[in-house]
Amino acid sequence: MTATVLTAPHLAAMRRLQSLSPLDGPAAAAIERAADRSRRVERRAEAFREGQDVHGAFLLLEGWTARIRQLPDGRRQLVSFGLPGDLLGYCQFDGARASSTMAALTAVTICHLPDPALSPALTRAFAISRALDEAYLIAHVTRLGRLNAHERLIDFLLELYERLEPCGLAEAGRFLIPLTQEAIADALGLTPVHLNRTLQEARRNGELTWTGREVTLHDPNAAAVAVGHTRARVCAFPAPSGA
Amino acid sequence: MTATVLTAPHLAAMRRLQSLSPLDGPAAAAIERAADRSRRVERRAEAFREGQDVHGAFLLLEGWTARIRQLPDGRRQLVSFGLPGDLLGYCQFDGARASSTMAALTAVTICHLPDPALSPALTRAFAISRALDEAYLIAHVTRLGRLNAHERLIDFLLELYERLEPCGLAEAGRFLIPLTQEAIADALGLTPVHLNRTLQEARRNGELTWTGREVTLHDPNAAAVAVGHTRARVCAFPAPSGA
DNA sequence: CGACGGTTTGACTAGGCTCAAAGATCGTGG
DNA sequence: CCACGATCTTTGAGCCTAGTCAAACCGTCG
Repeated sequence: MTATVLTAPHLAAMRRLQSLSPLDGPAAAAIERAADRSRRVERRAEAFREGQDVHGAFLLLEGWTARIRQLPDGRRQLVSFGLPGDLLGYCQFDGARASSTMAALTAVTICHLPDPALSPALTRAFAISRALDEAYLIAHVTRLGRLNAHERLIDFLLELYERLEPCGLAEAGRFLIPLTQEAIADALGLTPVHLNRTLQEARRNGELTWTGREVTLHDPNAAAVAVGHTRARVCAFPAPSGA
Repeated sequence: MTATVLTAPHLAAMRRLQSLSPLDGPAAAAIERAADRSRRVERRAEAFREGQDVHGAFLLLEGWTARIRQLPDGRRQLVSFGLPGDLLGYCQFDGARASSTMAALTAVTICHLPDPALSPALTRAFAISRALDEAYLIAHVTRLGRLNAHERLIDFLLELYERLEPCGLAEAGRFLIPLTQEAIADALGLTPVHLNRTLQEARRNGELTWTGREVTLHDPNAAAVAVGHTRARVCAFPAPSGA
């Protein structure tokens, strides 16, 4: 991996969309154009709040976001994650309101979503992206409903890995994870303490390495079998890489 | 309640769609026409299976369906429910594959989904319906991740109540629930045994009555406050009834 | 150095799970 | 109309996973 290459901030997003549906000239140009007028959002900022009107849709170019549900008594649930190339706030009707708060987990770069009508390839890529969002939600429901702490952790890391791969942000089971253990616990419906113990056990078992912000799953395929993880798949053709 | 009135099987669905976006003439006509060629699916049948191609979208006219995720070792998760007026398998791109199995929980009547292009009102109603589906998934994630057994149960029943109300299938906290305790347990990520105990406690507390297939939430508003439940809301205008 | 955000540890508790069996309920057919 | 089987609900006893509370540790940034 050539780590020091200067990459345009929208490259990962571009690669991800490309992997959903091959982008034709107009599609690629539209994204380039949109990315030129990108906006920076700092860590912990909220893009929009639950119940607020949604003002236009965005494309996430860099960084991680999360949908967060907060209960009256302070309990928190991270409902879903936005990774580079994901669509944020993409609603197809007027007067839409956010059903959860969207927060930046890291510093984030976003741009306005190009009009899908500009290219059939874009229309298709966006539709597939939405379907994937739903598939990830479904996977998360199953994770929280029926997996134990260890299974939740591994299944979750596998999902992140599989989502970062098409962006070029993960390779050989290794990727950067900018999440605190507390955030992961809030995503997995566990307490930070218990998540920490679960993590340590996974390390002791040799399933993964976790140094600073970098995770390595030593054998993603074996791990997937072990916890019954299946890769999200919403489309018959273009086969996801590695399928 | 006039219990013996003969109602057309698609009336509940019609009412629900109407509540999402006022239907104009062409929209209502299109639904009537589609409903004329309805199809019956018996209990326990599967409309489509995880990983299969999705062949067209359907409108659920009568009965309940569920998306079911089954783990290799037999654990089951009911991911979401389809109630009258809900859209099933509505994907907006070719080659879509189901990300979970859709099963009929009761005998079910469905019809093909009219082409949304027939009317802007239809387009809008379908888009809102999709957004609601997502909101229900988000609510379910939060339920499973951060609520305890009692809260899960009440929060879940409140959601069903609020969804059945616009169909005219619920009133004054009362509705028919065609689910076994096992199914509810599989939805709420609990064991049937524990769900049963939780239910009994709720009855003893006077929170609800459960006779045969009929549930009554004695005070939905109070219950909502008690468990921190908030009604799903994806659109600024037409205000949902009771808001 | 001290403060801060994050991770790790320990000791104890409790909510929910397991296994197993007994009771209800309901549809069906004799 | 009752008997039967299947399905669903209820109960009991013991266990275990994950939660709670509290404190120590660690790195890093000012």
